[in-house]
Amino acid sequence: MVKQPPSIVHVAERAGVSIATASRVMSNSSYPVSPATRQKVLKAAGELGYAPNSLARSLRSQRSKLIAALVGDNADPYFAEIMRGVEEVANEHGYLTIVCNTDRSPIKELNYLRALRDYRADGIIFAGGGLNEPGHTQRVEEIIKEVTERGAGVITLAQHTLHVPSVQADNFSGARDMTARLIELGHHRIAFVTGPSNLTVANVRLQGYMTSMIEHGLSIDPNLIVAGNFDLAGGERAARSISQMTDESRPSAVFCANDETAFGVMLGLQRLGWRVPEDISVCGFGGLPMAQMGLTSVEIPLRHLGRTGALKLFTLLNQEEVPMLEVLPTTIVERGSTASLRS
Amino acid sequence: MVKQPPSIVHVAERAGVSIATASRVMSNSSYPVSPATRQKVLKAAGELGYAPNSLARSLRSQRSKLIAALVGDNADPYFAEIMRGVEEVANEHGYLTIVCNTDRSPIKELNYLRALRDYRADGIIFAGGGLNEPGHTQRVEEIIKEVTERGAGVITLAQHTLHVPSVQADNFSGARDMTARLIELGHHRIAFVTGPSNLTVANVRLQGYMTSMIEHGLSIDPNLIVAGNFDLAGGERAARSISQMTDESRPSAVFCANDETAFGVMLGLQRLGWRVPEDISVCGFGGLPMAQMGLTSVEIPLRHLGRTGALKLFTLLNQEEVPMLEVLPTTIVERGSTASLRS
DNA sequence: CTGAAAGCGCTAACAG
DNA sequence: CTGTTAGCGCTTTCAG
Repeated sequence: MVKQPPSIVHVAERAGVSIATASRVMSNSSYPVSPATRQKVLKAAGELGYAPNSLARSLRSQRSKLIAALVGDNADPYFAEIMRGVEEVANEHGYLTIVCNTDRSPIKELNYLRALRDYRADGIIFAGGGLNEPGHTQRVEEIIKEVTERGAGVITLAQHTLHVPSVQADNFSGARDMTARLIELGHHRIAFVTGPSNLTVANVRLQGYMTSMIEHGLSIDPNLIVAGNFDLAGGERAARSISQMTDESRPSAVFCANDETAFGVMLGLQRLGWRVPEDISVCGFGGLPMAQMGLTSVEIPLRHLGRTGALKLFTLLNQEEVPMLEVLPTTIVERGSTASLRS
Repeated sequence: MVKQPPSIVHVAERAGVSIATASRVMSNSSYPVSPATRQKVLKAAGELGYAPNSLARSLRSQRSKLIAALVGDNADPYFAEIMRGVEEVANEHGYLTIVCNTDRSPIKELNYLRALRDYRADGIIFAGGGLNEPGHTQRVEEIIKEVTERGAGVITLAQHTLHVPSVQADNFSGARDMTARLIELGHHRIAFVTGPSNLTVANVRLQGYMTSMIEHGLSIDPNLIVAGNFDLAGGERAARSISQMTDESRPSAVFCANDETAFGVMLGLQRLGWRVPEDISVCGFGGLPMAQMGLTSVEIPLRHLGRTGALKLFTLLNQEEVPMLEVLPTTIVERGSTASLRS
């Protein structure tokens, strides 16, 4: 019933050469093989439909040619875009990429990490920030230690408690610049809709906002710091609470910790009868493709972030030195959702 | 520099037993091992921080404990939700899931398929429909043949040209029922915004719509079949073209081939000054989580679809018989975006 | 109940 | 240039 696929032994036999020779041509070894024999082997392999068993190859060579990325949420276009960049580079290097969806659950993250360790993944990319849970970080670090000791590479693409090389978007400056731009447009009462409080990126963006406010001599009104959750629903809730403010206390602009929240705010606001940007300006952070539909946002070069990270990983695997931190600049892109304030 | 992790040999030595015995306890073999020795081995393994090398294990046992799902677009919440279901079941069975993002490109799909074949994936799930490209289907079938011959399982979660077991949502009935419901609400001029013409699901939904129209004695107006693309932008374009119709020709309801399109239509329509559902009803297909924000839609039990598919795959791997086709019912969920027509 | 040994498919010394 | 052979780490007969 189960027909075994041909192994290199069969190829060697059919070509009338030794398995060593067959292996040398199939693995593109730099070892010299005469053009004639090479052809014989290639022919035999072709006829047999031979494909090297990656498992055996990896076991022998101690390199699985497998890298993995841990993402908080597969469905989040933010991660999806990063992954595009990672996969591009991985493919160029002949690597297979595994995307591991942790759902931001420490247990899942650990399970994946262990599986990756056991499958001897050559590289691990933490695409999101770290999960702050008591004891969790330590367990993660333990596994990281194991895998790096045996030669694997590990990097992060966000603020992380792990002591591994990292490439990150400049979230702080991005948020500061965007805030400054809103102020330049005449806005003084600017609300900030936060992300999950345990996410470092979200907090850094908040810091950027607050810093800019202070820099411009504006006070930080706690009522204008509204809770969001990096998702549509959170944005909608924020919209509701903003619309219920008194005319004097209501902000003229809402800066959201990420684009999805901004869309939630826009949808909510519009549903409640407000017009964007005529009545109120809204902007986000992240540069999701969807933002092109008219959302002013701080763009993170997501694809590039993924590429840069993967590149860093491969230099690491090459035993070369890499800087511990690399920061990618963000860009403010103004689309229809913000306007200058004319009172 | 590179410190090798402990192998089963080390465990055996430290426990003072043979590798065979060590293996038997580490692999939870049904083979009898005295409780005393078992403890010794477990203790040694614990102290060493031993973890079995999955590569070696897979090579030896001819089972990689790896399954993979090919999805058209990682970022699409549709696939993301299906994957949740798949992963749940896979984890329960101790399997690792690889999500392969084909970007709907035949070349990428083939590359992944080959990689999966070479890594000896035990199962492959085609989460989306087939890519109709000349020659492509045949190449895919060739690989499918290779992997099934060596004992792997393959299934699809959508209409597909492949002759493998499949579990699918009842797209036809869903579309037919939704259309019937719109008619019941008093709508007669109902537009349908299509999906990509080469996607079978999209066409099946269109068929359902047309069937229902005919069943209710309504004519099918080609002008009311508007081109969409399963994405926001396509929906927006459709909204524009619908809003430009004359008052008599304009539909009172728009049924979109998927939820994203419906959101695009809503956004576009609202931006052009129309109110949903007061001026025009809009509904979608797919049951994305985001639809809960107020979109009437035909819900597909996505998570359940993933679970059912994975379950089917594992029964297949167990050498048990499985039905070739399983159809999951869809449900109409009415939210705020549709209303009965009062003229 | 325990151990010795073969071998999964491949690569890389080492010898010719 | 080609071939022989020893493992990578594990499971699984086959003997005790």
